[in-house]
Amino acid sequence: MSDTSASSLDSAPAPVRRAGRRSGRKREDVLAHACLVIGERGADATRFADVSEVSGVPISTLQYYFGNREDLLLAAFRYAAQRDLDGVRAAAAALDDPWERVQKVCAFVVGFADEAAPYAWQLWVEAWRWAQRDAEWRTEVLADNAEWRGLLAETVADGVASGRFRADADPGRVARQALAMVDGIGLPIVLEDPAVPPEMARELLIDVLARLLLP
Amino acid sequence: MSDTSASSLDSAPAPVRRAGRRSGRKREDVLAHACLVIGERGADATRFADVSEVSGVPISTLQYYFGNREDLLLAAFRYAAQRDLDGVRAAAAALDDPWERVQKVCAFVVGFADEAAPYAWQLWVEAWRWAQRDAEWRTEVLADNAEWRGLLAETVADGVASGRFRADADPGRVARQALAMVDGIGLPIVLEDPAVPPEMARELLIDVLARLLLP
Amino acid sequence: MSDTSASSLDSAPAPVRRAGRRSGRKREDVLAHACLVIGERGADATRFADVSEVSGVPISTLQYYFGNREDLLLAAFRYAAQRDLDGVRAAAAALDDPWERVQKVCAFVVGFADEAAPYAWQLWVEAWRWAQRDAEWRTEVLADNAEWRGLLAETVADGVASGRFRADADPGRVARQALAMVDGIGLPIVLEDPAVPPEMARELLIDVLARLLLP
Amino acid sequence: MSDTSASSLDSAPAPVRRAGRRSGRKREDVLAHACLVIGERGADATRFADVSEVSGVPISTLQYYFGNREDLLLAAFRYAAQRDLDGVRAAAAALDDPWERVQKVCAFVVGFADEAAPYAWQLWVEAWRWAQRDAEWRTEVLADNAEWRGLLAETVADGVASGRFRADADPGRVARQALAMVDGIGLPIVLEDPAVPPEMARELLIDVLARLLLP
DNA sequence: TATGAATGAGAGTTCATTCAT
DNA sequence: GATGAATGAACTCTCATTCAT
Repeated sequence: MSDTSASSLDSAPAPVRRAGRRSGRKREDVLAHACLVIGERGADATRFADVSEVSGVPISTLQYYFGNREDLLLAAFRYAAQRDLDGVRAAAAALDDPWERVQKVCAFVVGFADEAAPYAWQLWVEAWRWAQRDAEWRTEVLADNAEWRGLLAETVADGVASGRFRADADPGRVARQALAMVDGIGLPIVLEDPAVPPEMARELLIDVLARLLLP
Repeated sequence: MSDTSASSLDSAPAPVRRAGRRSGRKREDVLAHACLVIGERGADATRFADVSEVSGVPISTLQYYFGNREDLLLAAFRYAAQRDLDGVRAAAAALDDPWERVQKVCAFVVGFADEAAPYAWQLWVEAWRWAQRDAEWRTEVLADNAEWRGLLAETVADGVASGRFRADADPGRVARQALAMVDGIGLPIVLEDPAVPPEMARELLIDVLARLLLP
Repeated sequence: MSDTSASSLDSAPAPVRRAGRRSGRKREDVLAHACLVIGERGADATRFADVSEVSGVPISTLQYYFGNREDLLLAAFRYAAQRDLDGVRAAAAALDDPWERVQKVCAFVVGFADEAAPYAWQLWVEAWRWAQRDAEWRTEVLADNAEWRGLLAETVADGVASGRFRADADPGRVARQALAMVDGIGLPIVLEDPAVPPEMARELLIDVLARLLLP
Repeated sequence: MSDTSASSLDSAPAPVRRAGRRSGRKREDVLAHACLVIGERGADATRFADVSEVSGVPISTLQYYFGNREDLLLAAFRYAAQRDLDGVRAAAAALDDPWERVQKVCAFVVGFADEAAPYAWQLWVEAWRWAQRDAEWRTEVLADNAEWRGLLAETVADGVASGRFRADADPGRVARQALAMVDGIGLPIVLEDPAVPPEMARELLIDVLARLLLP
């Protein structure tokens, strides 16, 4: 309806709910289920009906929680990204040797499919795809990338300081290179390319890291 | 080394309509336009109506040409993949020095956005996404990856033979590592991550290649 | 989806179809049926499902014809308005005496409910309501009012010229006053107010017209 | 003469919750806000959410106060109708001359948009629309019409008795005619028809009243 | 060979309403 | 008395696809 009289009542296009949305204890549970569906079907093909069926929560309740489909998808990605970061941080914190820590971080990624984080790689590919076209996704993905880069850079700096790594290794540079290798080597894994089986992928990745870091 | 196989996974009996039903200039023209739309909107969001509007070809004619939506999308990807390979092969053939050739191949990729191939990276991300869930796409993407790997391996082998590269460089291994770096470094580019601007991406990539190849 | 890259393809928000819409022989038939539903239920309460059921045309076909619900409603009003005008013009053209013609035009309106034009008054009330808030409806209603005013003014001018009406009757003024009386006296009719039965309404209307026009 | 009857048509057994469930200041406040929304958006488009937002009262509290949506709308109309009547009665009571009083009553209506009663005309059009299809609304509207008619008839009778008006003016007839003119001339005003600006509308109205009443 | 007309399936979204607190 | 949480029902709209020409 094209209003002729744009008056005081039309003020805001109703941003109404935002960000935090409704609380709800089930919210987290729903997100975990949503991640499964997204990983399985892809984000574009993820319907309210799918998430509803898998999580057992009625469609209208999902909308009540998340507002709309896009926001549900984004919330699911945020949830998964945080979960993965928490996981890798915990795994890394347990190791003292920087070289082992770097390997752990990267290997964690390579092994994602089989470990705690189901569909982590699939979610990443979805995120890359959406981030190209949606500002909110892009912000989220870039921030997450920065976290991973920071995690790697910190470890590299530790190793340089302790003399475990080459003195000329620039933490920022190496972190960027390592992250690129991680992302790039992840592709054949997620595609299950028989030319690059997971074990080989891991070994090729470590080899590059060694050339970048070890004396 | 570069295997095009893995076709055993294909569920569909592959009706052998390779190369598309119709040939002719119009068909190619439509595919070029379709690539633009896919790059812009994403494959999932690409409707017959979009391609029709951009190409000026009626919807039902598109269907007459390509069958259904998925087949149109796949045809578009095939078209783009072939176009890109042709482009990079031509660019590489003009260079004698293997090191320059390797750099050219990789830099070509990094510079995609600004060069002849519009939306090449966007199409790649789409392809990765679909290849995870669709056997036909997967076959196509793996085959294409194999082509790129072959191209790189060949160049590496040349360089090793001519002594330009380290004698211990294994063409197959290095090709896999280089391709991973290329794909991985492409992500910040396509996402326009301010933390990794194109020039830096290119330099980081070359640096890794140098460590892998140069004596 | 909030696009980050607003590029060439997004050009138009797709006005796609407009005005004339699809042809279709059934279009007119559908509109007649739609008028019945609107008169019965009111425009706001008129759903695609209602018009579909009454007309026997599938919902998606209605949308194919008219684009969306609002445009269907507007098309229905246009159709009815034209039909009513045609009817009253034909009825008036058959009469020579301006006074009889004025009475006929007004009486036609008062008698609407029972005559050829079903729900004409109900449609008018709907139109008034929508015209307050929708620019397109407003334009339509004002134009239609102008037609009625013109019809009355013309007749008044005739009567003044022929000496049948008072010489000091200003066609434009009287037309406006007559139209107001017609609209105002129509309300108790459409509401079936027992305090103003149709016959009384008609007589009260003619009385005012006589005072305005007759010598 | 002014009948409030016609209640025999009421389908519902009328649960006698006249005057609303809750009284108190808050309830009145909500109704005033609801009138604004109805005038702005139209009754059909008035949602609980709108009234809630404008009045600051939670949706479920609105429902607690008024039951369901239709009852809220009707209560709002009742509130507005009473408010308008009170206003015009007060304005008229201050005048002695019947002719001035008649003019005041009618001019009050014509000038509604700018005076104390916001959206009064818009609410009337809404009421007409609903009264056609809902027995409760119809009763309400007819009763209100009767009040206005009574107010006018009374004034006319005064003027006849005092000799200010023509001796042959029948209060009941003239009241009906005047009310019709008022309603009819209100339409171009509420639609802001440039062909009948408010000042002209008022003058045309007074002219007709003069012909009906003045000697 | 090419295309307009027509239609069914499916999805998102809105909104009143019920329920528990 | 008052309010947040949750949910089912209904509706519009998009889109691929089929059919007839």
